[in-house]
Amino acid sequence: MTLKQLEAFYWAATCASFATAAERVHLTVSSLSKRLAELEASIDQNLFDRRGHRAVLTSAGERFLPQAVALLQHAAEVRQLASTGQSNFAGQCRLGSGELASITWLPQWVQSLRASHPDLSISVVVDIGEALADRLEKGELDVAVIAGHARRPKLRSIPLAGASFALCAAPAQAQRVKTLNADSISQQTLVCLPRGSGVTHILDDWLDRVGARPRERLVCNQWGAAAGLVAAGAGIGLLPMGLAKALVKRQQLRTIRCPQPLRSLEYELHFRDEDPRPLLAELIRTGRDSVNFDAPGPFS
Amino acid sequence: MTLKQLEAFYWAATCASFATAAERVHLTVSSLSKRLAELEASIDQNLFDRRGHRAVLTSAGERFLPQAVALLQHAAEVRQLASTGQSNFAGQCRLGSGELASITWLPQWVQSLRASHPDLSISVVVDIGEALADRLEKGELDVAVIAGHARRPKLRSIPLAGASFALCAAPAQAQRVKTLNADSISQQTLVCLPRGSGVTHILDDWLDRVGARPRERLVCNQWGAAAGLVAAGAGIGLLPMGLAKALVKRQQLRTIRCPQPLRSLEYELHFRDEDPRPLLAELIRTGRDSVNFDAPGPFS
DNA sequence: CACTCTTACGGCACCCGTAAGAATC
DNA sequence: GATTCTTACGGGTGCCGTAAGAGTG
Repeated sequence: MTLKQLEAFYWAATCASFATAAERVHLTVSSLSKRLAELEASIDQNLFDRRGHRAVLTSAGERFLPQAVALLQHAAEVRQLASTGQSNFAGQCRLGSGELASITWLPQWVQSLRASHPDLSISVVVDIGEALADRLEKGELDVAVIAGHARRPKLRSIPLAGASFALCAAPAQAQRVKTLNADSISQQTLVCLPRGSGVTHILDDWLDRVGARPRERLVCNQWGAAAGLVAAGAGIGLLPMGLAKALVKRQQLRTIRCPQPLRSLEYELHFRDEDPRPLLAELIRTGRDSVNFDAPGPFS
Repeated sequence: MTLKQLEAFYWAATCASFATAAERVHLTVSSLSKRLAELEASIDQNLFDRRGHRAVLTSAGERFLPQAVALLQHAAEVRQLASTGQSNFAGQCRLGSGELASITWLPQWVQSLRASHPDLSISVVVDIGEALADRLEKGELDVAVIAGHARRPKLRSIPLAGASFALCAAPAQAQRVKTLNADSISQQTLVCLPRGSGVTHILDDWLDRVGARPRERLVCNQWGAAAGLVAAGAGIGLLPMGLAKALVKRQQLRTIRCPQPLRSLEYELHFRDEDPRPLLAELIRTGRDSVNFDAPGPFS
């Protein structure tokens, strides 16, 4: 039994396929397969049931997985405590992120990661929450910044921060709509993100509380474009605070006072349950340090 | 960092020399040296100070050792829990034993070990307690049956059982000495083991309590020979219970009643502190099951 | 037929052992 | 000089990747 075998087993057991797992341990599928077979031989147990189309954990494998994870974690601790210098992580690190994070604080996070871990090759995937969760589950991502708490059994999440939003409009329109209420809203177009997005939930929640229904919704799946639409006078938009402030400063937008405050959108860092790598701990730590959804971002 | 490297480190750190350690991990000194160097490189720390004539643990090494041991133990647990069958131990196992155990229950212990672990190659070293402790400390033995508790920092011990002894004499002499008291003893020769032996302590303790001093001591460093001397009429002897009973049955000896009972000699199983191998647990378990200092042994 | 995993096989790298060297007592 | 550990080097084993095979949906 080897630590490498256990590592291979962990990924093979938790990834969508051996192909994904092989990528994580920098092996071809064939070599991974053999390594797993060697592990099975060494403990004299079938960890995978290969009769079907895809390899699936046997009951022995299910029992073995948490043990393997614990041992790998222990090994990582020992390795980390032993080495004097702050662990310089190497290898690949795949971050997932919603668009909001990607245009506010994510770039700074990536930069700080690159600075403290020069040997770490980082890649970023920006997508909607569900897609990111899928990829996390499959083993294609290490962590992802997603609104809300993890719901899937294989994933966990910890709170990062809340993102706050402001209702804005182009200066010309803002003059006409001084304060927002059910009446004034009913005459307006609302620029917002697609259904299912966390921000849209917040907006709907707010509309319910106020008891308002907008005349029309203009859906746009990108913050930059949405901000552009609002600035172009397409309607009232709910924009991230940082973005809004930046555009207000440039006099491209004006914020609209709300009688009722908007809920903030709570983002969390999602990751694979039982990921034994110390890299995860480092990502959590630095992620918490870097998080700031109200950051001005590259558009300011 | 590899489990093999950690194993090598454990033995190198706790054995008298790399040569002894190399033997334990089935390597040449040169290969062991390289493996240790690789471990040091992987955690980027000098574990050994090689300036002197012999390699000695650095402070980093001292700190690392218990961590390595813990991880090895954890790995052993995982390995054991994973494999279905009762762990069939393989490799070498070196038992140390005092003479008394060696002629009473040790043979049966070895037999039961050989039966349950056919792939285990067992060797036995019979010597006095101090020598066995030396060899344990050096890493040349796995466990040793020694009277009394472990005192050296690198060793530990757990109680096994007490050995009881009987005062005996040849039938002709026994008739003359019906019960033993200070007076009768002063006219007798006592056949006993050398000074420093645990049995001799018990005998001296008993003599003190009775307030007696024998006329003469006949020292013999082997139980078989001592029993022979007593049977030949050399004097009164303090013999192990099993041996005494066997010879009494053959009418070669008679036991002598004692007004004061003799203390029993408490034997313990000694082993290296922090030995992470599951083999040790198995030795302790089976040792406790097999122990019986009053067993008749091969001479009966 | 696309996909997933295993087997066969050639090549390279790693690791072990022998032998010689360096340093200490 | 004896002992202990390290370095140099040849040889064999093990492991990885490519390619082909087996089985499933």
